[in-house]
Amino acid sequence: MKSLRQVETTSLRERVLDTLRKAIINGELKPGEILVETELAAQLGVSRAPLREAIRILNVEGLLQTVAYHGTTVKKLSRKDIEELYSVRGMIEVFAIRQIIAAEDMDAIVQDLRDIHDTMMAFAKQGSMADINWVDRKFHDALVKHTGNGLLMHLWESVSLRVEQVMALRNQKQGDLLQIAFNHGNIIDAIAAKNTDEAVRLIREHIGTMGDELLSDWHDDFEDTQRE
Amino acid sequence: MKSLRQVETTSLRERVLDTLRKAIINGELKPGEILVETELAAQLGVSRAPLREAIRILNVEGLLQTVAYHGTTVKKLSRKDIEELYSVRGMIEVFAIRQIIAAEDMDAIVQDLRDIHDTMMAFAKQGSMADINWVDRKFHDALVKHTGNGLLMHLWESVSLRVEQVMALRNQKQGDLLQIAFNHGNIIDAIAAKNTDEAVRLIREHIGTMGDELLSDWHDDFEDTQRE
DNA sequence: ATTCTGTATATTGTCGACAATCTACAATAC
DNA sequence: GTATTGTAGATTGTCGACAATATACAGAAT
Repeated sequence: MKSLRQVETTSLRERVLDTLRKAIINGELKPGEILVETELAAQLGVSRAPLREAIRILNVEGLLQTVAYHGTTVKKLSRKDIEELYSVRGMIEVFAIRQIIAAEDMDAIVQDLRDIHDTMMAFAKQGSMADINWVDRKFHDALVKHTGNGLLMHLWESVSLRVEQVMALRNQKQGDLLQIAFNHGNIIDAIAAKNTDEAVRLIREHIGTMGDELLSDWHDDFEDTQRE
Repeated sequence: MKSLRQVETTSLRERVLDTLRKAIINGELKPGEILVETELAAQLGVSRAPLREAIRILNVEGLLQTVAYHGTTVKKLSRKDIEELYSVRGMIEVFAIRQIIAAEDMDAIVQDLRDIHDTMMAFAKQGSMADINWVDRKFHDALVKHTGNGLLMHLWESVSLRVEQVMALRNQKQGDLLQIAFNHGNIIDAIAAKNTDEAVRLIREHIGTMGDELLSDWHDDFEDTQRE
């Protein structure tokens, strides 16, 4: 039998979920923005039931914030949130690198990372920011994936989602296009040499730099002012 | 005005969520068990809407697994899942200890940990397993809380939930009641002495031991056999 | 004027009914 | 007998309507 592509049968909940998640990560839905269920459901062309289920999921993922009978808003991002985000991100990636260096099939992993890095260098020379960001994400995803730890990957998804959101919200000043790529190269080399300390130092520096840069030009529009 | 306790007004969703979560963690709902929405809703005395929202949340938390039009089951736990769990747990706690040692108010934190430890020693002498487990959890919670990192705490909740579940499912052989408590004492001492390497070594050993012990008498009833 | 009370409106929370889909098994064709 | 097709029952997915609650503002009491 000829194999045809399966017809699309994902539930409305899943489709709504994807739509909203993407919108939040894009920055299309901005932090603090209020989501009214009836409006949103009408706009998406679905009833409130699947929409609400999607909202509950985004709540756990930390992208939305709901207060009973008060409403749902896109979660605001304070400077502290960003610091925490990059701190946790560092923790996960350092852990991943340690695992990779200890792995038996390290060589194969390094090769995969190099392939990604090559792609990135190609994009870097062209200078397309969107593509660079995409490959950058692929690189960091790969680090985590190669641990083979499903639970870690699950946590990483939730974290990298927010990283992407933050990246989309900042003023995209693209000064150091190539710098990121070069960093990756050095990190791979340190891994290949099984130089744990150096690899950890480099990844910490790499992530720390990005976090600091992000914080430096963070304007307060997105801050979470509701503190008691 | 006299301050009275607020009347309970949590949503059905939240109450159902708590009920189910506790049942899963207790081991009352066993891995692999099938949850039928209509039955469960009737049993809990609510409609399917809030129940389904609770299920979606437990799905993201990794305690339930739902396949469209097929049903929801309590997530099974393979040996690999447990290994991953304890691996991630170690990552988080090592990170927390590093942060605590670097913290400015380290002394206050150490004092808090010592208080918890004292409580534990008291229980240990009486020999009540349930209480020991409770304080043990408090200790590890405290380690994470004292980082002051909200995102980390969020991830920790999801992880410690599963730890609790695994603990409840195993054959509760209570050989080394006091050993756990003594371990905590040593860890606190290493933190107080700002001896990072030693503290990290001890916590890794502590967690690793518990994980290994768990795996040693893990019977396959709870394994996830659905692999393709 | 100020404070309290009540009402109107908007929004979220919950419900029961219906639609879509899956599984199992019976019926049919060869 | 085997393979395909059709049907029945069970279960999840979705919908529209109603209930519960919060906010804002008008009106009354002091």
